[in-house]
Amino acid sequence: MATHGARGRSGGRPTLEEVAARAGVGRGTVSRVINGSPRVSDATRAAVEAAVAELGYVPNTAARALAANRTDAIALVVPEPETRFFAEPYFSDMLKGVGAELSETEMQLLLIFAGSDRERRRLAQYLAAHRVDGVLLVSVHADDPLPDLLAQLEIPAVISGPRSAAETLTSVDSDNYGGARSAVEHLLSRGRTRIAHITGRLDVYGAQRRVDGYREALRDAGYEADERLIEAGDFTEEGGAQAMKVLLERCPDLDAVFAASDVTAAGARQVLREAGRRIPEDVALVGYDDSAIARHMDPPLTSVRQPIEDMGRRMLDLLLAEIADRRPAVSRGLERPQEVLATELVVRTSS
Amino acid sequence: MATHGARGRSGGRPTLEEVAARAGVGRGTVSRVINGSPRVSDATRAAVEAAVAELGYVPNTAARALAANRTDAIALVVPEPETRFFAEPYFSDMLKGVGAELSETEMQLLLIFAGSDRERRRLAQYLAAHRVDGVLLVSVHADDPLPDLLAQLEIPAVISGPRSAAETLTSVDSDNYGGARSAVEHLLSRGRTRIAHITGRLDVYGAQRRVDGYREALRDAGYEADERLIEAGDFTEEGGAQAMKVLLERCPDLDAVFAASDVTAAGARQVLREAGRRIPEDVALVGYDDSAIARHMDPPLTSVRQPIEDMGRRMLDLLLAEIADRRPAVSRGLERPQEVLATELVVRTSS
DNA sequence: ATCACCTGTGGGAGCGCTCCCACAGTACCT
DNA sequence: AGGTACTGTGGGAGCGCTCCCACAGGTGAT
Repeated sequence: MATHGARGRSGGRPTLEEVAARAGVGRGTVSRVINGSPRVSDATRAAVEAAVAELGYVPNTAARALAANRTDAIALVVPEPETRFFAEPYFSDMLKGVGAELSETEMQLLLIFAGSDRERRRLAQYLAAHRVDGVLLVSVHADDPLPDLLAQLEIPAVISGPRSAAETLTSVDSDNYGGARSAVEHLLSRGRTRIAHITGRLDVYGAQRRVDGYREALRDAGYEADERLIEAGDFTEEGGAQAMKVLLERCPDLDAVFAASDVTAAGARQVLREAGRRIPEDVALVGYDDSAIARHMDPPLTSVRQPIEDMGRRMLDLLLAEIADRRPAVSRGLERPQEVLATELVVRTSS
Repeated sequence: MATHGARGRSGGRPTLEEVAARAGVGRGTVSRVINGSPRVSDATRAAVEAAVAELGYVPNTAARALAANRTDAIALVVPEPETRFFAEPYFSDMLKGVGAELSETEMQLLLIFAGSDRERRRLAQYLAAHRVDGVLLVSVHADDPLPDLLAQLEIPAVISGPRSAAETLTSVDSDNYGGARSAVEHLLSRGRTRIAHITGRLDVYGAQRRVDGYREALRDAGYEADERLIEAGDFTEEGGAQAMKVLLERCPDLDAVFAASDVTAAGARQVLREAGRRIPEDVALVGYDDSAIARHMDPPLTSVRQPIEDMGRRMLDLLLAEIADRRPAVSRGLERPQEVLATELVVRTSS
């Protein structure tokens, strides 16, 4: 029979010990029930669960973390200023995937920006203090020391894209090479031959792979590479606009643009319009990410869809597995998995 | 003399005890130095600091939280789905302000979405477990039980806008009434007389206050209220478009629209354009928030600027004060402050 | 000289858990 | 009958801190 509102004699929150007393069992047994150990009889478990409910018992996380040497928290680290995080749908989609998957567990997510030097120092402190069980690292640049710091501290980590072909950490990525190929092949099939490419930040490996895909698709179709059709962007709208200006100046005869992101394409579109080029009649435009702005753009933008939410989910799965593995057998020299998810070209009216 | 890389005999991280041994002092003294107590001689402090540096000591937060009964973490709770969080600049600006202020301290920020029932249950658990020292609550609806839960658990909290005129929790808000007045007075000064209003979610107190400001500005200018010129929106773009359609249908003679948010205004603009109304020639448009989209809109949108980042900063200040106060003297019946920050009308070409 | 009262310091107790060893009880073999 | 091997349970030890009491040694009043 439940005693309503039975808590709070001493004013504080109930402890394991109090639950044990109430249920007429030992501390260890309550702990076993709380943690779902199978080595508890059904009768005892029921009694403990009743006591927990009556007292409104909630475990003290600090005590648990101290005793068990874990935190039940993971960090999503974004090595960018907050501004970019909010400006680019990539990050929010990623967060959505991770969040969805995480809500299945008891783990807690910390969102950490490491854009400035100061923030990075804080993060290093934070990691040194082992305040998280694992780290998800998104959008890592080639020369970022963070992954190595993580490895050195032996903190489980998964990154959203390898830093190079020789990545040692676990990573989940989409098929940047294949995605770029499909975009270019699509433009070729539409009869375009002077196809320009506005790249992403080239210190991001994925951006390089997109350039590779662009180049090889053209080469395989029998076109000699024209390096003047390639201009570096940085995934931002301003960068896209800037690059588009340069390209129009340098190659006025271009008839298509493959941009390394949708926001880049948005910047390019603006410049194309100002230059009086019609989309897609004069210049076909293809973006990357298939984010919300691709659908809302005028005209709607053909784009390479990456399953970003799925990537987030998968990253979390791999991280949790790594955390769980670590616990018993200290990191056996298993090869780290490098997962690659397929992309899909979504054709709209801009091409 | 510093011994380089002096850590890690036992493989684990150094503890207070080890630092104490190294510095030749007691545990308590090291604790005092770490926590900045003044009751330590300069010589001792220097010795301890040297030992800390040599060993690379970082305090164990879990142990500290357990012993001191605090967590050094606060939560920013957003009672909305993540989607809205990312869609509305209001939230990200708020986060920016809070983040900036927080980086001055040792506190850690948790971003918690409580849009779905499931998320809310998780949050309740979380709060019951006292895993944060305080809570910042943004965008609270009138009937939200969260503030009362917080009060019941005696967790310090600050909300971003009062739930009603009789709010009991500490709050920081901008002057919604005055902001709305200034928008309407501006439109009146431009010679507009048939001024419509697309409201925000009316279960948000601030949205009601904007309606009040709108009504009273008109009344004070000698216009009788025409309720048909008011249509409810919900702060979203779709809501704005929907409301605009209704208004155009009902009052084709309107010559100005005051929208309760910039995104609402964006939705309205779309509908106005489709209906062939020119902005500002036929219909003047004023938004609220002065967010990035106001500047980028075509034509640039006149908008009421709220100092959202400042609000975030101020909320954090008040919360930290409340947390600090609570510690020694258990909540003396101090009246809770209700801060109101001024708004400013930013005139652009849409009006 | 005695007392009061500072400052600076050491270290015991205890925060609420998890881990693990010990052990009672039962079951099934020899 | 004794051995072996389970299952379920209780409770000690200890995680790394903070809090606070005790106390040494100095300083200045009486």
